[in-house]
Amino acid sequence: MPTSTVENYLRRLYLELRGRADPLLPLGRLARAMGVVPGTATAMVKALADAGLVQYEPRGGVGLTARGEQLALHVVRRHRLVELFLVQVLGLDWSVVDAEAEDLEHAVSERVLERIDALLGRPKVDPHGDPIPTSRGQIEEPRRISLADCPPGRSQRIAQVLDQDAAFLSFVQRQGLAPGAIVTVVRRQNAADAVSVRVGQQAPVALGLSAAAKVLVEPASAPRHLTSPRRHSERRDSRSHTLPRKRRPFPAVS
Amino acid sequence: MPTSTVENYLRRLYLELRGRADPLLPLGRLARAMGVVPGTATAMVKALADAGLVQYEPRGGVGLTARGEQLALHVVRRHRLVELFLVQVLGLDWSVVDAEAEDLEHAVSERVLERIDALLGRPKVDPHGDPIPTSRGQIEEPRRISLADCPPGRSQRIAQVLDQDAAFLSFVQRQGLAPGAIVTVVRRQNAADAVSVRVGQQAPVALGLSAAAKVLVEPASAPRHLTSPRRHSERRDSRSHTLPRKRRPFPAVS
DNA sequence: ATTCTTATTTTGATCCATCAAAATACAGTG
DNA sequence: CACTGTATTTTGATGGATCAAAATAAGAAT
Ligand SMILES: [Mn+2]
Ligand SMILES: [Mn+2]
Ligand SMILES: [Mn+2]
Ligand SMILES: [Mn+2]
Repeated sequence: MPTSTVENYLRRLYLELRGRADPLLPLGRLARAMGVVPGTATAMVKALADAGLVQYEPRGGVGLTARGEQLALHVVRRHRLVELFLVQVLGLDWSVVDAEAEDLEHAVSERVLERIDALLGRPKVDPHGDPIPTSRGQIEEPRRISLADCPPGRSQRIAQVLDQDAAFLSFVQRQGLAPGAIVTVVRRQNAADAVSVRVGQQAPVALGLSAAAKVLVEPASAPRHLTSPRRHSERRDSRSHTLPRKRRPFPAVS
Repeated sequence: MPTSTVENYLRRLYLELRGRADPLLPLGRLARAMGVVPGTATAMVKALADAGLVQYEPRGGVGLTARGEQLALHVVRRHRLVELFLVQVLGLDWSVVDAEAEDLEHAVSERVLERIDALLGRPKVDPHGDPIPTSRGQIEEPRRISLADCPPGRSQRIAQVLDQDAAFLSFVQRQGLAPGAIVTVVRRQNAADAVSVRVGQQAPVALGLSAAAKVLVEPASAPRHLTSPRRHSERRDSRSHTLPRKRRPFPAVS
């Protein structure tokens, strides 16, 4: 019974609150993230506060209550399972699935979600390496370091990409930096605000620090199955911008 | 940019207009079909008329314009492709997919729809045997006779079931009368307002005329591929209420 | 032709989500 | 401390979708 607007605000709030110290988000931030004028966010947040979903500190900011966070996590679960489904079953590119899931996340029922989850084999992470909350609303966000502050020389596996922007994701994929890829930071050039990353045998790629900060890694020795989807794990030939599918669910002509 | 309410009204209108002589539907009928009070339907229909999607005869009824019908057919296409997808890929029961598709039909993009269509092999009919409009909004509704006015003795194939009610569909399926099944009308008992239908070796099933009228058939000699989905074509063992899937898209644990 | 009955339309409200623009609080800065 | 710039909240309005209840049109019945 929560409207899809409510679901959107809660999910966004959850996302914006991740990765900042303060548990209160300034309303201006929320408004910009939601693409509405500030007054709209204020009105909405008041309504959410009345519904017991957020805690609202006028002039201070907004945070999630326990109930609000639960709801948010269920929406996040739907969003991420749908994303993975779109990539893995329908073969969409990972750069577009966030946008597609924005609507679908409000339309998939519990029943359909359960089937999707089963079909995908109860996955733990979405195509971007983001963890998928359980059906009871639990999530563990592993805290990882990014390519921006990762020690040079050691072999790392890309685990997670924090930006859903299509252009950025396409770029990341073209450079072979999708989750599962094994890379090594060659060196940091603080003066240039950049890092050099080597992936496979190619010449190193230069990444600005702000871009590098959005690509999270883990030691290449860490267990793989818990973290990144298999699909991303091997390097591709590949200037195709569609991720390769191992097998189609069934032949195109059946 | 049509809102999902507009899409719902147009699809419903299309559905209600099928199978009646008059091309104008009384607003009361539309209101009841939409589950709103009559005044709401009047207001909405006026808005649709202003948008050039329907033709409104005050006190006479409402019909679709060419543009309105085009839009309706695209919604119907989404609805039916989604239904088939839910049955065939996610393994949902055909008795629930209409309700599920009610929301999803507004959330699937052109892109996703195209993938679904391809994955299903450009199907011609949905799980209920209803024809799926093409992506350019064309549909051919074969006019068929029902079990209610079907000559006794001849072998018939079930092609289409006109009622989306879950209880009715479950019943139909339990009796082995799903699309694809081969049946014979044993006799009509006009006094009892009923027909007896034999399916396979079992004892004949009695169907009231109003129920029988909702089950459309075609001569068992007619080409099968154009009409009914393969899945329904063979009899099942089967007290499972989930339709069997030939193969899962991929193993549950992959 | 008058009256009754029923379908339809009108009218007046409400709820949700949004915007534009005016008002206000706050955090510095001079 | 008064001043100014920015973030936030208020206020007033709008569009979409709905309902309840009153008004009205048409058809059927007397
Ligand atoms: Mn959304
Ligand atoms: Mn994601
Ligand atoms: Mn719908
Ligand atoms: Mn159907």
